[in-house]
Amino acid sequence: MGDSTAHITWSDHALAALKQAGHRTGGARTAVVEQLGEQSCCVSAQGIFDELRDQGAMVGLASVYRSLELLTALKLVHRIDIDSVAHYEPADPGGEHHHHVVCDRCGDVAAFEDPPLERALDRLAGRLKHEVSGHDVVLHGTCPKCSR
Amino acid sequence: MGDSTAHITWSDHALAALKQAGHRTGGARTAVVEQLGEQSCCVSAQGIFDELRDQGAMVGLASVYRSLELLTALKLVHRIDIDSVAHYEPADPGGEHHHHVVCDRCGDVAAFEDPPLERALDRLAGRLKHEVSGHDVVLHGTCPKCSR
DNA sequence: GTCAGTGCAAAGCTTTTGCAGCGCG
DNA sequence: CGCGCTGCAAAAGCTTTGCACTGAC
Repeated sequence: MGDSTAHITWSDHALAALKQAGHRTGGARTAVVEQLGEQSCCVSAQGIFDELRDQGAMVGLASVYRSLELLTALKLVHRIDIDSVAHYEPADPGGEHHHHVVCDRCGDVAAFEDPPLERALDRLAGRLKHEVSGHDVVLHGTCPKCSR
Repeated sequence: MGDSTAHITWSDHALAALKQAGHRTGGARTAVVEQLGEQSCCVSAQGIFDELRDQGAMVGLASVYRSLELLTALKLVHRIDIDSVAHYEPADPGGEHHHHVVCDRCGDVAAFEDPPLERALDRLAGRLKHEVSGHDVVLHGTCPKCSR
């Protein structure tokens, strides 16, 4: 909680972008943004809802979904489908991004970055006839803990 | 378009594998396998169900799901989640596989192959601490038809 | 005061499961 | 002639939507 003014947090960036897009400051949406800002990796809508409720913020699940839908449309968060369940995470304004490995045994999700993979994807995008706007990559496997 | 096949079709391969795994030959499952064999690209369970019904094969939707679940477990079909909906396609016994580009405008799905991408993914898999068993790659964008 | 934002409940979709009957082997 | 396969219907998630109300501007 202590770090304030050194650099702009993602939450502040997102709230400012929402205001600039002509949206009002509502309690539920702000709570969702702040909760997202504290996530290191992807969370499901239900996950955000649970954490907010644990913190005493009584936010409706529908509002969580509506906030995430809006944030995704504004490209402030990135939506990732993991096993047919939508997960969300703050989108880095710098364009940097990572992907995920899912443990098929315990369901744990880990993140990784891989410049060579990004390069291959970028080159591929140029080769296709589609205008590519983004990509989802999810690896499946067994995490070190479950391998034993 | 003539399927002048000197080699075994995927359907035959799959049916043989099912038999060898100790499964009986039921009408519904056979219909699903044959329908899958005629698909060039991925289809949803509902899609298979609809096509079967159009052909007059009265197969229960539950049987379609059960067949696909079994085929996936036997690694005879590959399951891909596209926008939180499961899609299925015959798995090439040769290990060759492709990925998909989804048009966000019209929903159309196209397939592509990209050896450099596979190479990057393979190298990455070796670098991770997880035992990687597979990967899902879905590109999003706008197809040539919708770009105009 | 107006209207975007919100909470609740109900509906919608995809997918899974329970159960009784049929038919393959 | 037993047990696996099937169809139907009901249930179980996840997500969206309708509606009335609240609160930001």
